[in-house]
Amino acid sequence: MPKKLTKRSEDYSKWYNELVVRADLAENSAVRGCMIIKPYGFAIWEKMKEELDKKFKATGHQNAYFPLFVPKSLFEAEEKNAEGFAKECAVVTHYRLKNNPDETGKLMVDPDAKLEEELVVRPTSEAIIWNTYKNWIQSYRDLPILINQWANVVRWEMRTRLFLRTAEFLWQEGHTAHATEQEAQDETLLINNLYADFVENFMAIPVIKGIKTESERFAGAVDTHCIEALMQDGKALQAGTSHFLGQNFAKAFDVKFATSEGGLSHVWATSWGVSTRLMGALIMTHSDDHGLVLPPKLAPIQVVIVPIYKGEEQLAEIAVVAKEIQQSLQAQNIDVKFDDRDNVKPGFKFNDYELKGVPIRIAIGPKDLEKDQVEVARRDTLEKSFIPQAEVVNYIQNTLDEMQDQLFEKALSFREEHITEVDDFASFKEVLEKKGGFISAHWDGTAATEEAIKKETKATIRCIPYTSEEENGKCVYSGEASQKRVLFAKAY
RNA sequence: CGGGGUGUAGCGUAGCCCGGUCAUCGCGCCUGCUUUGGGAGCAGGAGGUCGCAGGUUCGAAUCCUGCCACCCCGACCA
Repeated sequence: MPKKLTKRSEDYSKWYNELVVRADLAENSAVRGCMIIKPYGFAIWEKMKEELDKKFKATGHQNAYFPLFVPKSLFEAEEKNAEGFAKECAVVTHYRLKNNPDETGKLMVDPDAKLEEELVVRPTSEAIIWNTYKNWIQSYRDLPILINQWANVVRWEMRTRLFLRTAEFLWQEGHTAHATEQEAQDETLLINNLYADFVENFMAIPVIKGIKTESERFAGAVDTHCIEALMQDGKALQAGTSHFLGQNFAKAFDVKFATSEGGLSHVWATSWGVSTRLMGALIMTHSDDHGLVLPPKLAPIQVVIVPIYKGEEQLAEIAVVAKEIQQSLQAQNIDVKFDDRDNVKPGFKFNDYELKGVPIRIAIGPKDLEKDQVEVARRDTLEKSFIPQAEVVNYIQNTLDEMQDQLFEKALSFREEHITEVDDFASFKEVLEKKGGFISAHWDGTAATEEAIKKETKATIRCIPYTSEEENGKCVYSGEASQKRVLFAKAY
């Protein structure tokens, strides 16, 4: 965990809040547990959206939009789903306010404007979407339906945490309908792999792909696939999920189709999503004492040029070179900002862009003009070097690529060092306490054991990794026979 | 909802135990000059219902009662 920030605050959430504010990404709003995402933070989110959208479309998905409100009767149709989310639903009961006769200037809910049926503010959209799909699907020719929506959802959590668990959050949710079980299974896997690819290659955050145990499964799903990341403080974060829903929702909403063989069958479904929580993962994976560190691929500003000058004339001279460099970088599709603000000093700008995680900073001063060079500083290593102007474009292209790779490699080796194989419960507790991270251990497959371990250690089974190999072992808690290791960790 | 804590300027805070020039300090903001190769310096200035409502008192940021909000820990969770 970065030191400078721990000095100010002992526990991680404070550090985290502080960092987020310092990094100018978001702040808490006046609305309980919600967040205001500032422009710079939102630019990062938009970069992520753009890249994900590309991937969804490349795999045949389309965007659509469904209502924010879900009539309660629809919401309760799929029992397990309803039960799972019931405790955290915001509900609209009235549609009008009126002047309060007892207090001038104040408003009150108009009791005459009570809705006949309450509207649930979507905590997720399966219900309203499946109610719609019912009308869209008659024949196998209507399948598959591969739809994604970008939306906000509301989950009235007891406790909220900036980015990680806000009452309202932004996400994308995919909802697909298929003719066969195999096709839906394939889709579930396709998306989980797509998420892993996105998070690892675009955000430079290594993840472990796996399947959730029954108790951690999405309410209403048959199987929940997930990607799990490890944060710098040794806690795990679920970064994305992809659910195989079986025929649960098709049955609940009576979605049948005429098969090509002339029969009638319920459709098979998946749903999947990633949220603004990914920005939390980004911050907690790469940040250091100087603030945010952004992988070049998702940095809204990839290169910033800071002039160092005395007087307008000197600035004008520097600006010529700066703009030349800016243009040739832009020609290579690199986002470059030339910050010629005159009201703050260079030192201030240096710190400001470090805080914001801009990958590369170029400084140009009179000394550099004399030598036909510029100073180039890397955000990740904080190293500075002088590069001849003629070589700048090439150098920066290479450095951006290198930084993207190195950030991933650094996070990956941290994670690899923090996966510990454990075969007895005493060392399980010790590793969890002293080292943190993932613990790879045998588990007897029962919910009771899972629950007992959680109670005793606060660690949960994050997933059963795809790569977990068959081996004979004994459950770390009960001593019963086990064929596979699973990953435990304390999680956000 | 259980346990703990906090509320004083845009932000962070001192003062509260022991009531009386106590509204403190830092950051930020505004004006001017000087500065500009790592968060500028000096001088001046603006900004506060001390969370809200009662009560005690000659007098309350300070004591009492009630309420509200927020934070942390637990249950819940993308």
